[in-house]
Parts: sequence; structure tokens; C-alpha cells
Amino acid sequence: MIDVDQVANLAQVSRATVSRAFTRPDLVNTKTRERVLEIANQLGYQPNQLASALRRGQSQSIGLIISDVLNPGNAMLAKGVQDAATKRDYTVFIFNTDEDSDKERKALESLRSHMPQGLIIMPTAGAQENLGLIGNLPIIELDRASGLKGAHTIMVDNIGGSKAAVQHLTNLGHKRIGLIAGSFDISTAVERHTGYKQALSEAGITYRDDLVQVGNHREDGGRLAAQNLLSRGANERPTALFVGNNEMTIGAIFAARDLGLQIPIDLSIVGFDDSRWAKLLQPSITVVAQPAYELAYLACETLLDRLERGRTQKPIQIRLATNFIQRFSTAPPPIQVLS
Amino acid sequence: MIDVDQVANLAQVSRATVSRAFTRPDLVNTKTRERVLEIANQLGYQPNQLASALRRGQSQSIGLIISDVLNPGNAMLAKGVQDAATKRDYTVFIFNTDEDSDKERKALESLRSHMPQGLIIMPTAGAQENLGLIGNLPIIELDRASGLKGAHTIMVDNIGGSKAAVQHLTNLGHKRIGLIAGSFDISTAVERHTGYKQALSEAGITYRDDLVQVGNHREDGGRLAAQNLLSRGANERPTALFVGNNEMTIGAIFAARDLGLQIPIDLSIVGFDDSRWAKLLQPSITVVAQPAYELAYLACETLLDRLERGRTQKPIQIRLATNFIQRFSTAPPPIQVLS
DNA sequence: GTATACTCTGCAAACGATTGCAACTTAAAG
DNA sequence: CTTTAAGTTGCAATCGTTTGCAGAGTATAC
Repeated sequence: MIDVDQVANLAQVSRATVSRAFTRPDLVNTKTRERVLEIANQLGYQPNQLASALRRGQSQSIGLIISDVLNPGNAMLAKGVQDAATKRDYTVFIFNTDEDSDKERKALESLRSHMPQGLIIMPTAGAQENLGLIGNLPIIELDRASGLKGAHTIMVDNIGGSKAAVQHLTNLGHKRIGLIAGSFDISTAVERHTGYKQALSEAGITYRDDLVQVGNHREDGGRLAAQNLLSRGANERPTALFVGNNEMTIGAIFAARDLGLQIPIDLSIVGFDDSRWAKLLQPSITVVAQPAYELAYLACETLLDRLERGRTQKPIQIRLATNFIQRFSTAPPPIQVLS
Repeated sequence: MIDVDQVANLAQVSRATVSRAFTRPDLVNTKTRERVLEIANQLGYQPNQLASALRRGQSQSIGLIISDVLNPGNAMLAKGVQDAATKRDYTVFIFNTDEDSDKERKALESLRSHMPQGLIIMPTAGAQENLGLIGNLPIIELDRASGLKGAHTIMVDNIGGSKAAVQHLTNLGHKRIGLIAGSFDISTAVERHTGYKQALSEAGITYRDDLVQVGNHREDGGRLAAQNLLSRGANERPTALFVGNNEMTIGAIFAARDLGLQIPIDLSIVGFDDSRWAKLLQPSITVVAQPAYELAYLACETLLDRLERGRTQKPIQIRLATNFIQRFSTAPPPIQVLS
């Protein structure tokens, strides 16, 4: 690789001048600067980011820890963060946790050795202690909160989104609405559960524990939970299902099909988080859409602002609105058959 | 951040010994080593990757350039590469090109300054010249070939996959089989086109230019292409469509719906590349599945082997088999109506 | 006993950039 | 003409590791 000295020699200046030609152009005479840059360009010189980062103590990079890029929602987050970072000449280190605290810890350790200037993280259930490892790096929690006090968080309005979904169902006349929730050690699951309860309460429907199932956030969990809820007599089982995330929604749809239930005739379904297949299925699925890209983009911008401007004031806490999209998986409940 | 010297002081040794305790444990006395590691652990010391990389000239990282992590197939590639890299303690820098050569060039420049030890790339149409910029970094081309002579490539058997798909259709009795191909400056599109032609030829069907449409790899391109092919009289339009990638398959399905064509009664469809929705749709879609994860994992392992073992022998060129999955979007062609 | 080998440790020079400080040049002010 | 300031440049230290070399200590062989 070609370094400052080679450029310096050819341009007949010291390496200090070459360095300044790149980083503090105003400090070097116009003619000199042009000559240096010209020669650098010809040689294909590019400052070594490693050396630069080491000396300046600024790596010009940030970390991003998400649960799984295979989940399209997470991929969207990755894209949003990367786009925002690239625009400001930062590099992003991406790690996946697969919701496993151990992997999260390893990711943090690995990340730490690369000296990122900040971190955007979608915390796992064990994030609180893991985050201790990383010292006082500026951190923004994305999509959900670890519970760390004073943390900066950028999330969507889960309660509101959830409420909108369930209200839609109660407005259609549903009384027995099942909830397939995520694991309650994750803040989004708790909040969506809260929204569900609020909507029921406002509609004058009593909350029933037996209509709530907790799934593992994946397709099989959703399927299992739905089977559980739907394998009851026609006058017993829920007439509508609100599912707490996109993967579990797929599972629920499969379960309904297995049981021969027609959507939306026999069963209405609303999912949290929009996706490709939700639009594509017939009937297409009514969902609460999240502005994932904007969320991530904003998180990254916020982090970089904080890095470049001053240090910590009060914790930043942002909520973005969700977007309820009515499609064709919801309809009034079936007529009740007297037994 | 805490550095070698602090550990060295506490452990009453020189920093050389501390360093060796981590990197060449056999060179330091067992008792000393244990003391050093113990203290390092207590202090939470971790070697600074930047400094280490700079000094050793080995960054312990590789670059990955894909077209778009939002495409689930690409996300799978990213995951495969990352898993393989992580297992061997390498870090991955991920960049997206969105199929834009300019972005690819910028990605390469940015990447270069981070001194990766190798690169895995899904090349854009303009990759040949872009790759010149990066000097003699070990490179593996993933999923498709840039055309660079002597390049290492790891791809799937596109011709075979394509042939299997079209043979399936000819076996069902289809005579007019449309192809929605990708842009021909990308090797996969060319190869899939070749497979299509071969299968037709072997079935004794003459190749017709007007049954082939080139799309832009995205949903809208597929939709447009399909509209074009299907907006013909019932005795004119293709009775089956083979679509060259997953996004365009979605477009084709929408186009068929728009025209009121029932799949598979009026129209059979086979897509290249499996996906979530292909399984989920009703009818589910027959596809040629690619082992994307394995492809990527293998690419990364191959690259790392090459880095750690010796330098270049002859170019590596690997092809993985595709997997034809018959589902319910294909059926014999409709009975021809005499006009 | 000495000679030889081996094990372990420290010194100090790298890696490639950035930057405080000082020196030198030239222009402006008095 | 002298003084002061502004504009340019170079010197050399620094960031945190790694590593060639040499020296010290210990064990083994003769």
C-alpha cells in the first residue's frame, strides 16, 4: 500500500503537509495543496483509516447490533442506519444476536476492540448487563428499550399502534379477540399487550387471560399459539387474532389454514409490522406498519449529531407513529350459532 | 480505554510480555501468563484491534459487497458470510451497491481505507473496472461473475436450474413458455436464458424471441414484462412463465391477477429463487431454490483458507446445485379453444 | 568445573497517520 | 526602517500494538 511518505517525496513536501492537504486544506497553500492532491490522486493514495483512527482516537465508525438481518424488518433497520452513516462518511459494523444474550455479549466485545464511536442496538433481554461491558460509549436503543435508566431510545408508538389494531376489530363487532404476544422480557411485547388491554377496556370488553398467548417471535411459536387459541368450539374460540409480530403472523395464518378456518369469514387477523407477503397474500393482511427505515435513519442521525456536537444532555426519547393499514383479512365476526 | 501499559504495570512485566501473553502464549512462562491474563481480565483489557491491525498489517477483516440487503436472498448471503467470518474471528464490512456501479466504486474506496484482507463481491455490471481500484486484494465473486479473467467465482448452476424449471413445464405439455429474464449484462441472467433455450431445444420447441422479455430485476420490471407477454389473445399468450428472479416473480403474479388469469389453471408460473411468500401464497409457487446461505458460507471459508494458507494457485471456480421445488403454481396448459 | 542449549523477558523500533509547537517567509502597520 | 501579524511549512512526538534482537537466568551435557 502506498503511504504519505511516498506522496510527500514526490511532491517535495513533508508528510505533515500531505496530511494537512487532506484533513485541513485551509492550512496549506493553494498551489501546494493542488500539487499534493494531484500527485496523491495519480498514485492512488488514500489515507489509511486504521492509522488515522488510531492517532485521532476517532474511528469514524459505529456499531449496529440487531437481532437478525434475515428478518426483513431488521434488514430495513440495517439499511436505514447504513444509509445515514454512509452519507456522513461513517462506517457501520453490523452484528446479529439472534435474540441470544450470549451472542450479544460477544458482539459487544468484538465491537469494542474496533473502537466504534457510538452504538445503535436493538437490545436482547439480557442487554442491561451486557451493555455494562462497553463503558461509556454513546448508545441509542432502537425499536425497543433495555430498561437501562437514562438510555436514549428511538422506538415506535407500540401502544398506539396496538390500540388502533384492536379498536379496528372491536369496531367490526368482535368480542373475543385473541392476542399472540411476544415474550414479555422485551419491551415492545409489553407495550403491545398494554395497547391491546386499553383498547378492550375502552370498548367495554373484559380482558381474559385465556385469550392471550405468548409466542417465541418466530413462525413456529405463532403457529403453536394460534393452534392453542383456535382449537376450541366455534362459540368459544376467538373470532379475531391480533399477532404481535410479522413472523408469528405467518404461523397464525398456517394454523388457521390447518383448522380449515377461512380468513376473514371465520377469523379476522391483524398483524404487527408490514411485509412483502402481507400485501401479496389473498386476502391481503391488515397490519400495523412501522416506519422501520425512518426509525433507523433517524437513530443514526441522532447518534452522529450527538457525537459531533456536544456531550450528553438529557436522554433522548423519540417515538414514531405507526400506520394502520386496513386490507382484507378483517371482517365482522361470524354469526353466532346457538347450540 | 485501558491499554497494555496499565496491565503491564500492574503485572510487573513489560508490555511485550503482556502482548505475548495474548498472541504467543507459548512464549511466556505459565505463571507469568496466568497472572497477566488474570489482571487483564480484571481490568477488562482487550487489545486494540486498530493498533494491532496497523502494526501487523492484518486487519482481521474482510469486505462484503452485495446489491441490496433488503432482498431476502442477499440478506441470506450476508448472514452466511458473517457466520463463517465470525467463527474464525474475522469482522465483515458490508456495503450495498443497489446495482449501481457508482455506489460500488465508492464502496470499494471506502472499504480500501479499512485495509480488509479479502473481498467477497456480488459484482455489478461495471465491476470489471471498479475492481481495478482495489489492487491485488484476494477477491471472490459471489453468485455471479464480473467477467474478470482469472477471477475466483462461487455461483450456483444457473443453467441446470433453469433447465429443470423449463423441463418441468414442457413435461406438463406447455409449448408457449415465456421467459422474464434479468438484464443481460449480469451473468446469471445470461445463464438462465441459456438454460431456458437448452430445455426448449431438447423438448423440440423452437425458441421465439417474442416470448422473452428483459426486466429490471425488481417487482415493477417483472410486472411490466409479464403484462407485455400476457396481453395477447388466449391462443397467443404463453401458457407458462419462467421468471428469472424472485422480485420479478412477484410482479408477474400481480400482472396475472390484473388480467384475471388464474394460477395455475390459466397460467403456470415458476420462479427462480425461493422465498417466504412463495411457500405462503395460495397456490404456493413452484421455484428453483438456491442454496444462498451455503454459497455465502462456502465463499467466506474459501476466502479465509486462501488468506491463511498460501497464495494463488489456479482460479477457484465452484458451482453449487440448485434445487427444484415443485409446488402448486404449475399445471398442464389450458385446453386450446379453436377460434 | 565449563560449555551449550533452552526458556523467558525487556528494549526499542516499527506500523501510517495526525498535530502542537516552533521556525521561517512575507505582508501590513507604524 | 522596525515591529507585529498572518500565512506556510517542517520537526518530532504520539496513538496502542507487535516483534527482532539481545541479554539474563536456568537446565543439561560433557
